[in-house]
Amino acid sequence: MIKSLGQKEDHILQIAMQVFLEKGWHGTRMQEIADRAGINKAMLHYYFRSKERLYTTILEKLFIRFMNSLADSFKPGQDFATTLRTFLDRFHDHLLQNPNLPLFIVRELSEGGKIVKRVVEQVVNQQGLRTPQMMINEFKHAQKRGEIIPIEEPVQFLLTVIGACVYFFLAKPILNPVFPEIDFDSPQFIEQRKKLIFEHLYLGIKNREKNP
Amino acid sequence: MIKSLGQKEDHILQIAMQVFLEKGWHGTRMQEIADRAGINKAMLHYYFRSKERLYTTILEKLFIRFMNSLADSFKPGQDFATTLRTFLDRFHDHLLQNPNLPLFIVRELSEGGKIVKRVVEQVVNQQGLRTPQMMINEFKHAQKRGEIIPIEEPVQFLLTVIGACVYFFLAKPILNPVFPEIDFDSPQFIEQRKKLIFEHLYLGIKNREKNP
DNA sequence: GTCTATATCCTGATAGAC
DNA sequence: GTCTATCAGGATATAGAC
Repeated sequence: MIKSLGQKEDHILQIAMQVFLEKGWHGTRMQEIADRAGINKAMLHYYFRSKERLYTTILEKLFIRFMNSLADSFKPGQDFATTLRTFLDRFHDHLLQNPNLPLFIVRELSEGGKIVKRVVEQVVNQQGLRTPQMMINEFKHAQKRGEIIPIEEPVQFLLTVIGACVYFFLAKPILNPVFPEIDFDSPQFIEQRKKLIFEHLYLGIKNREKNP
Repeated sequence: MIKSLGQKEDHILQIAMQVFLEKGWHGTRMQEIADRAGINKAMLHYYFRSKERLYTTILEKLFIRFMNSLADSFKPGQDFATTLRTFLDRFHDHLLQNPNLPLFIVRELSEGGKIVKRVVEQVVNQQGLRTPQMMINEFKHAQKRGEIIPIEEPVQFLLTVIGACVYFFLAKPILNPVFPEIDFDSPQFIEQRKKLIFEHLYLGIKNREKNP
């Protein structure tokens, strides 16, 4: 499925990616992609048969790119604290550069997610979708080394970490009316977020000195 | 805005809510609502002027209902551990009974979220949207009492908690291909999830005995 | 490969008779 | 209040000339 594309196809794909990320599936008009790419609708259909094919191609690219950018977090011989910090760092930085990616993926899911499911299954089958499994493995090793306490189900922890990262980007549009005193777009907030997710999840919030 | 509705209006509203939750704004057809409600499109427009009015009404109902179901978690004189546990419990139970709610809201956001934003702002202005603020207050009190350690920014913790809760329901459709060995639909998994979110966030995962 | 013009379909909304 | 028939607009996709 991953074939090298001509220059022009690639250019269109970049444009289309931007539009889809901004407007989503339904919000995106083939006309707008054509306009922004400096061609017309007919050409768009000439290169990519249909809107769905175009969308699927883009989804696949975005997903794999994201997974790869996370995969760097895992380095052998690294303690789990560092791995977790790096993971949080990468995750937030990637989403900062692709702010609409979470909404984009989730919307797909909400519409039945047929395309996303197909892409995920395909990616899983192709490259084994190593990223989540790598995280789980790191987790088990850290447990054996005694760095962290035993956990019933590592997947639960992973879900919590990812949720903590993703939710902020999903909810950002409605956070301002709820907490008007906070500037959610400031780099400081994001840096604080990386730090505090780590601290809360790794160290907990309980005061162990006063309440043993 | 919240007025008592006739029997028929209410029935239509129930049906429309189901359809919107399933299909989202763009996916929903007025025709389908009419069909399922046993009336025709003209009547639908007769009762509710437009698709947008119908949608807004429903969104408002869903949002307020959810907030109220969470508000019960906060009881004066309760320690923060109990408050957090209750909150996690209520949150998961509500989403179990309304599995499409997270995807529904997020999809709205992903499509520009103009209506969601308006509804949130309206609800905030009307009843002050106490729920998030109550959580923040509980947090500050627990800090003063010494139950938990000082936190730079309580909102960050709240975002992490909510993210940990919501993400699971959002991602469920793609979790199976990634972790085929786990049954994400079992009640046990949800109960485990409530418990472990609490433990990880409240107590942390670091082994303090071996790594002081 | 490129473009114009158009086919085809679908949807929200309404007019108007009963 | 209820229904049928229809309008008006917008979207994807393609036919066909160059």
